Amino acid sequence: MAITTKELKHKKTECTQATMAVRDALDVLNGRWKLPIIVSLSFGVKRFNEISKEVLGISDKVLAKELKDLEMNMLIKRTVYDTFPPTVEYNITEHGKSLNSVIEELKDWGTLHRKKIIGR
Amino acid sequence: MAITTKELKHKKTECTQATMAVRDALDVLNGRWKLPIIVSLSFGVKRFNEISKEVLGISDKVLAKELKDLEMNMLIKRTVYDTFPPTVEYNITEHGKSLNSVIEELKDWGTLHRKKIIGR
DNA sequence: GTAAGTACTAACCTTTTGGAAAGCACTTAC
DNA sequence: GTAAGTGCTTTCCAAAAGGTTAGTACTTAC
Repeated sequence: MAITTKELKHKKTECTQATMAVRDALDVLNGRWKLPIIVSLSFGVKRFNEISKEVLGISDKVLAKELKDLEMNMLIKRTVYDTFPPTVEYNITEHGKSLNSVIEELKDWGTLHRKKIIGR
Repeated sequence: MAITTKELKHKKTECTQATMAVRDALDVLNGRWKLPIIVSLSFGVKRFNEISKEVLGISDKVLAKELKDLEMNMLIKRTVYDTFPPTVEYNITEHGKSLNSVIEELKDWGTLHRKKIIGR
C-alpha cells in the first residue's frame, strides 16, 4: 500500500490540526520511560542514580538517553555542580509541569481501563 | 545497573498507584498509530481501506495488527458482512469514546508544545 | 475465463530499540 | 597507591518493530 507524493499532498490538506497536535505530543512522550521519569521528578529534584532506582527496570544507557531527550524538549533541566564525586541534578521545568493535566487524564483512564479489562 | 529481586519488591511497595495507572494507559496506547486510528474512527464507522488511506504512512501489515490490538482492548469493534467483495467495518466502542478527554489533553498540550519548541 | 475488488496474511529483510557489562575521568579518603 | 563513588559512554548483542512485495479466498461483472 504505497503512498504516492500526490496522495500525500492531497491528504495533508485534509489532515486536521488536531491529529497533528496529538502526534506532536506523542512524539515527545514516546516510549515507556518518558512519563515515568517525569512523574518521578515531579516529586522533587533528583540525581541520576536516584532516578535510576525509582524508575524500575530502566537501564543506565536508556536513562541517559531519555534524560537528554527530555532536556532537549525543555521538560527538565540538568544542573552540574563541580564537586568531588560529580553531582548532577535534574528537575522539572515549568513547561514540564504543564504536562500535569495530561498525566492526570492518563492516570484516570488507566485506572478505568484496568477495571474494565484487567481486573474485571 | 541490574535490579535484584529484593530491590524490586522493596520499591514495588513504594511505587504509587498513579505511576502504574499511567503505565497501563501508555501500554494500551503505545506506538505511533493507536491514537491516530482512534481519532480517525471517532469521525465515524470506517472500512479497512478507508482507515489505511486516512492514517498517513501506516502499512497494511501494521494497520491489521493495530486494529487487532485495539479490538482486544475493547476500544473498537469489528463487524464482518458476508458480501461479494468482503466488507469489514470498524467503529469505536463506548470504552473507546472514554479516551476523548485524554485525546483532548494531548491535543492541547501538543499545540502548546509546538508553540514553545518548534514554531517559537 | 479473466480481471477486479476487499481485507488481509506470509515471507523476507532492514531499522530501531533496548539490555548487560565494562570502562572512564576525576577526586577524595585511607 | 589503591579503593570508592558519580554520572555517564561504549561495545556488543538480541529482540522488537516496521516496511515491501506478493499472494490468497471469494465472487461478481464482462
